[in-house]
Amino acid sequence: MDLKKLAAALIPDDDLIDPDKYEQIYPPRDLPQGAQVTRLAPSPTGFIHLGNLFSALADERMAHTTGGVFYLRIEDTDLKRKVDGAVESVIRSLKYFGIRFDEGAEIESKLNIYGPYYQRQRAQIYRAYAKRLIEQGLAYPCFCTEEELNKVREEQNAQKLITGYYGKYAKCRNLSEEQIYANLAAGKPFVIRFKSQGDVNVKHPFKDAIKGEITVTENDQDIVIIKSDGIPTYHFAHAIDDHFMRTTLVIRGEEWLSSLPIHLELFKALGFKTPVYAHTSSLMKTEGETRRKLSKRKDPELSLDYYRSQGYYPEAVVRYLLTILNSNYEEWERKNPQADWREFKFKIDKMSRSGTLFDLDKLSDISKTRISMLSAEECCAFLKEWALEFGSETDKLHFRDEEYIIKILTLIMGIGGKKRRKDIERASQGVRLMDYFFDDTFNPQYAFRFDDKTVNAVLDGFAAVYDPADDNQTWFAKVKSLAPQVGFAAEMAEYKANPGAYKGSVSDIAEILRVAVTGSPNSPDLCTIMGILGKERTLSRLAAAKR
RNA sequence: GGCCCUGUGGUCAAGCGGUUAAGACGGAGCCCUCUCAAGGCUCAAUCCCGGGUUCGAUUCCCGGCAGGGUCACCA
Repeated sequence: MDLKKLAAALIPDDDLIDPDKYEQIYPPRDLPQGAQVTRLAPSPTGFIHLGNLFSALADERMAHTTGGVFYLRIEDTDLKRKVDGAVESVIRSLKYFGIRFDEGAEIESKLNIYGPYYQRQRAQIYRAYAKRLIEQGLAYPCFCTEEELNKVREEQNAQKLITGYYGKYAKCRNLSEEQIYANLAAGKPFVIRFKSQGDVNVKHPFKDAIKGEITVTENDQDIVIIKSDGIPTYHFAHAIDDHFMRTTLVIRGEEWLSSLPIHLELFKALGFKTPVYAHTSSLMKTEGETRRKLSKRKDPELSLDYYRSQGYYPEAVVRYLLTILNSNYEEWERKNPQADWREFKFKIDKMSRSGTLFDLDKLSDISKTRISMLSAEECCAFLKEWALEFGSETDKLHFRDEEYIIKILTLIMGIGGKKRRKDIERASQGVRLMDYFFDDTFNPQYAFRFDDKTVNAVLDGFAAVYDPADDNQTWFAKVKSLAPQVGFAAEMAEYKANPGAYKGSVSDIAEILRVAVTGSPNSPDLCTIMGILGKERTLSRLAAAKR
């Protein structure tokens, strides 16, 4: 069979160039020794999730700690996945978490000589190589319809055979010249399949940068490389793009491990050197008794927007991811609590090989620790940004008076005290913590544990002596002085020594006041709260709480 | 089902032939204390199972078992 003629009939494009020319068009990158070129290659659905951030972080770290390049490529070979504005959304989401690209789709950069970075715009490159594979007898046209393929698959399933297009099931593999041209003349749609030379009984050892030594079974599937619309499949595009964009390290989820044999064979057939592969373990979640990979349909916490709308501190999300990305990160962070996470020496071989259960508790802990390290001004800015996007109209109004918010935050965060408080775990909850400082969101649930007479006596008694000019000690002395009037113990020690002799203690008096002023039995320092509220408001709350 | 990956407390995990098997989150308790939070201290809790190899296996080998992933003209 005249393969050159076949190739020309199958891929008649007249805008193709000699594939070897691409080696000059996309020359090896001029980078220092050991520099890694990594990439994030999402499909343009615009849905960027925690798993993407997870691997993007590894990519970004590997590139930027080695003096390499991290770029963005859009895998838009499947039109069904395209969503408008998706690329901008990916860039924005990642930027929110402090990840930036050096190069790629929609990125301003003088490095953009390895583009275009949208696969649809690279059709000629793929087609030039597909054409060459046909000429070399390593690819062929397949005219099988979807129905035919489904039927074969069912038969294979019924007989418990391996499904797919291989061996004797690769019907179009050995079509005669006449049959091919007849099909072509009849205008039958076709795909280009790779003619696999592999044997599933042969296994090779392979070194994965994360998994270590693994075994790879040879591929024997004649996979589709060019779809009937002329666009390549992922596998084919991956081999060509990562070669010509000079990727040195492919970091991807371990769900790709099963197609590694295909990729290895493709690189070999194309005459390309394979990049180093690093397959990351998946982020899991428990469901009943078992665990499973986080899924985009079932798990809202997979979406990055979830963390933004909940107001987790973005850097905390990164730091949490880093703890599961590199097992020695936490130790480093303990030693360098103030250091920028970028100073951590990230190592790919320190990545976990087993699937990690996503731990929201741990994230919350990291988030509140990070937030507690902010100044009141920084915290205010963070909360304000959240409120303006996700808060209620009242929340937005509250943030107009930043000075007041900062006063509140200084208290809530325990700034100036011996120990910082860690009350704010995420913005959505932190903003609610301030509700009682505003009359329009003050919504007391007066749950007093004492009889009305006692409550009223405490409320009136304190109102009569309250002076905003008092310092903390004087303030507390006044609270204590109320004790005898209601039959409570003024000193905790006394109360503990003889609880039966009293109806309550100073702490109970404080509780009554606290419930009246804040609506809750728990709060930071009451004296300071009263000071922030001011005398008038304090007194009116005291009065309003009377039974 | 085939192929591949993984298996240390509830969770994330150190560990690389001999350890009292780190640490963190979570849990319990105590202290501190006007409550809460924070902080300090303490406690409970782990090497999937069975065979080897070895003086000695969590660690090495084999076999099970369990969990996960994947088997498209989707990436």
